[in-house]
Amino acid sequence: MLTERQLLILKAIIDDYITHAEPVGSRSVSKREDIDYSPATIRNEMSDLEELGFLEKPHSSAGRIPSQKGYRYYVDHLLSPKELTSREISDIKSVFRERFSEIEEVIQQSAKILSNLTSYTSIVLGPEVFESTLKQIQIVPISQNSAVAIIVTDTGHVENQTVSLPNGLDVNELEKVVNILNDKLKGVPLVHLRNKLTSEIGRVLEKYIDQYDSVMTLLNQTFLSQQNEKVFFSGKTNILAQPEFNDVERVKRLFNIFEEDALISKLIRSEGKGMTIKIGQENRFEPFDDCTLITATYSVDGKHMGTFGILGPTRMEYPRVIGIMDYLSKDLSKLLTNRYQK
Amino acid sequence: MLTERQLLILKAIIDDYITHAEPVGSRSVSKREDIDYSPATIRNEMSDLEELGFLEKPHSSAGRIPSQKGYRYYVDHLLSPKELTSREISDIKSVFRERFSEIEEVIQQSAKILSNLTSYTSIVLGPEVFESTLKQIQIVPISQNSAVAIIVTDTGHVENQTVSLPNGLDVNELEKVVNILNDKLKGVPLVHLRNKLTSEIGRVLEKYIDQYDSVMTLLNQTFLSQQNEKVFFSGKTNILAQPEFNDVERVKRLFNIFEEDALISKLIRSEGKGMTIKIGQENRFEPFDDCTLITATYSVDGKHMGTFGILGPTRMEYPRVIGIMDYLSKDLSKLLTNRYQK
DNA sequence: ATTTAGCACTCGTTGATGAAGAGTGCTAAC
DNA sequence: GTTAGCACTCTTCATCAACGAGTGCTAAAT
Repeated sequence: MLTERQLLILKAIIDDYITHAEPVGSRSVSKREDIDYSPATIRNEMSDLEELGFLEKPHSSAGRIPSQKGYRYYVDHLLSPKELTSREISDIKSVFRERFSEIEEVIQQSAKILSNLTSYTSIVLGPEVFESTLKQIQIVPISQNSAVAIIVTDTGHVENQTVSLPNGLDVNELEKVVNILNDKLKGVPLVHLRNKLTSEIGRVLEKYIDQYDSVMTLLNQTFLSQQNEKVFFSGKTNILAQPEFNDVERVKRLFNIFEEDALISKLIRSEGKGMTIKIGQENRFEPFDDCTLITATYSVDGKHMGTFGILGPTRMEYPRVIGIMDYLSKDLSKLLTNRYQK
Repeated sequence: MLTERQLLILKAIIDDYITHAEPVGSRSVSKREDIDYSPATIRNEMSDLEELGFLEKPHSSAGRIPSQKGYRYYVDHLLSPKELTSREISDIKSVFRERFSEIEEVIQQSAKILSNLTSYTSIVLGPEVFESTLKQIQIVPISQNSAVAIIVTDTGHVENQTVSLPNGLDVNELEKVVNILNDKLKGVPLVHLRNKLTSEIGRVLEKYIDQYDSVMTLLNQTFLSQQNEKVFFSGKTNILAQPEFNDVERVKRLFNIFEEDALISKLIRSEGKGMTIKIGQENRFEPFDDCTLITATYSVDGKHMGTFGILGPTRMEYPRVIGIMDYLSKDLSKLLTNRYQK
């Protein structure tokens, strides 16, 4: 295990590197107020810490920088989340005080404030629809042969989809269908809609509806509904201010990834509740090898709803960011619960 | 006016610079097959063209590059749109052959194909809602005190908005309101909804509805509907492949602008129909001083619906891009008209 | 009157060289 | 166990010269 002094020095180095982004030398460590050893002593300890894998050298005559293992240790044992300043708290509050017309808007605003406060890039996944249940379904004919199908969930989420209408379908017939659907499907989780359609509703419709086959095709179209969550970014360019991204090639690679919503969604989606911190290669995704991704979740009424994350360099202001993420996670959940609880 | 030979040389230089992105020297011009003069002659002409403002020199011992005026002349007089290759046409066709569930999806796909074909960044404005008319309005209660208001337009566009319900509003009452609205407002252009509400509907509601005041507040909320068009990007990073963006500062500035949807929307929105080409400072927007923005429009049934654009360096492959934009504009309009005509 | 060959000149690019500075690692002294 | 001292390493930065691409001008050729 590490000695008390090693811990002190490791923390000092990481803190310093996090703020200055430059390799830390023995002299500057020994000059810190809380450290009372000569550069030579520090050098010896640094050498040991390097051997243990917590530090590394960019080249032989530079100072040390934290290794991935170093950051991991720092996050797990050394750091304590920083309390938010009253300014930060009031920033968050003031954003949430605005009126929002849609749940997605709240999500987007959260992403924005997160990126503003942290100066990194924030990524927020829209509410995961599949846990919500059907509130109402509506089919509005638009033209001779097309209609818009609208699905409203209990969380106020609205999905809509243009579908093509079977030739010569009677409007009254359509209305009957919609009524039956609303009757039978209210309260059913969205994921089960298709199952339910084939297993139960099919038989009922058969009895009442003339154009059974074409209506079923129509409904299948409707419920094929793409389950893809929306991905919201904010502060994409924030991360460019970090010196580690002073290279166009790097920027290009990163921004290319930003355009792949499905990929991002998969990377961000956290396994469970609470906060996840993935440092460098822990992301198991090569372009993020020198990024840290911190994710947290938000919920409504204790029910998991979605995930939001912060992407920055591994050299991230962990204490502050973790503090903010924690606060925002709770605050956002509170806001949403207030709004959408049953 | 320019002599025949000057035109030939100007075109040669611009063509060369567009493809190679490097100042063009007299020797390389004179080596072209269609030009049969010695470097010295070319040099004299180049000197004249520079004096006339069509060319400029990065520094005294480099070749010439086109000036903004040069590009403008090229676009107006020298260039002929390039026919699409059969490969390009089939690419477009194959994308449009897919099934789309929403009009927005078609728009997004168009943006994607546009950026893919051109290797620049494409920007597409979603359909301009305010010209469409109301097809149906729906208010679905979600919880004790909130509901989702849904507006469907004749073009199949769906807008939804969470509104807070007045305390103790009766569900039947609400239904009555919705029925009246649908009765009175069907076919009214979205822009006029609010007017109509205060001018006519108010009086009608007063007669039938108990909680007149609170219902009016609710409806006002609903129709406050943000008219902001959606902005879709595709291939944001394409433009980074251009050598003129080999500088992180530049990239940062550009991508910052990309995050400002409202700004982009204002820049892109074209004044009228047809194609607009804005070269460099013609954009009247400093960060675009060395970009060219080409916009075209799409329509349904001849009615203007929206705008799409391509952003690239002033050194843009004009003939090809113009050809593609023209084709896509027509094809997209045809597709949408097929789908949403009355 | 054009066109072109020839040549001096300009200016950015590249690569080599060396001094400066930051930091290490080792040894020996405290 | 701690620290002072010092040689050594490696990057950074500025300087300098050689190189080459390209121009502009003059004078000769067509």
